Amino acid sequence: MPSIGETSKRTGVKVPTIRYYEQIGLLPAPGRSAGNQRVYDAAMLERLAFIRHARDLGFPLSDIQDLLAMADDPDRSCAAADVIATRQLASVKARIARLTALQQELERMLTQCSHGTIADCRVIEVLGNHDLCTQDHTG
Amino acid sequence: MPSIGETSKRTGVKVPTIRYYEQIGLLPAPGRSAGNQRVYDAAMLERLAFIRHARDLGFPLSDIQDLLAMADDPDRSCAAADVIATRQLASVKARIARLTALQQELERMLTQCSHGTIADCRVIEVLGNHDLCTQDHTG
DNA sequence: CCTTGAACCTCTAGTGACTAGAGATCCTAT
DNA sequence: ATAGGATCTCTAGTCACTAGAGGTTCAAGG
Repeated sequence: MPSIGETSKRTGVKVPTIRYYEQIGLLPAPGRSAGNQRVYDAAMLERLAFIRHARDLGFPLSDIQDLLAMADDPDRSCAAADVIATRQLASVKARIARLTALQQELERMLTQCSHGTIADCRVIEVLGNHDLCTQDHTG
Repeated sequence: MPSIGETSKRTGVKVPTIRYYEQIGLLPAPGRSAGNQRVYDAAMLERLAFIRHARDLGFPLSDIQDLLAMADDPDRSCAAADVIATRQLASVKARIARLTALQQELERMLTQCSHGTIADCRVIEVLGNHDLCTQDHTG
């Protein structure tokens, strides 16, 4: 029965983060040793691995809460899980689009800079004057 | 001489955010009217527009602090500004790469889902078992 | 001149998802 | 028996805001 440190190593979730998940109710409170230290079983390790993976995929903890509740209830329709994943996909796509616009603007700023003094610096100038942008990177 | 509300409208920075920037020292304290209300001048509006634009481009406030200090000192070399912008560009590129991997994984999860019950749901299953991923989307 | 209501003021606390630190206790190996 | 690392609880800090309470000021209409 692994300690919190061992559990952390096996799942890749940091020790304080595991305690944090317990505190906010995402993980049930584990058993305790005679000396009051947390002891995790296999089901708990799986649950943590699930959380870790979903976090890696960018799901917010509130969504993970919902997904865990579904995983605990295998007979239900998975439509709700699809909704959450679809929403997450849309959010990821939106962020990519936005970041791509930023990337182009930053590259343009940097290639136009003649590396002289601040007075002639294209980086500073563009930041001060949005009209110099080609991309719409607002919003 | 615009009030904080007018300034907000002109720069697109929300009123509480303007006060917040003043509080953390990013914006100097403006003048006040007879009734103790903030009054902004043209230089202040420019400074706020600069901040707004840099935030849109994803710069953290600490970097913006540095960029503003440079903008105030036009004779200096712009090398430091280049360093900040280059760092920001690298960070944006890294985020795009990561998000693109996530996007592919999410799309794969969703296309494989047969829309039945949770027990057969590919979304839930993939989340519970990282070995089912093709992409390396960790880190 | 008076009133209404929007805009303004300060201050505190909450968000998400942790992270850091203090100070105490426990466990393992020598 | 002791040294050290790991664990415990608790509080506070991070980033960039956002929300709310409770009070004041300003501009317009009557």
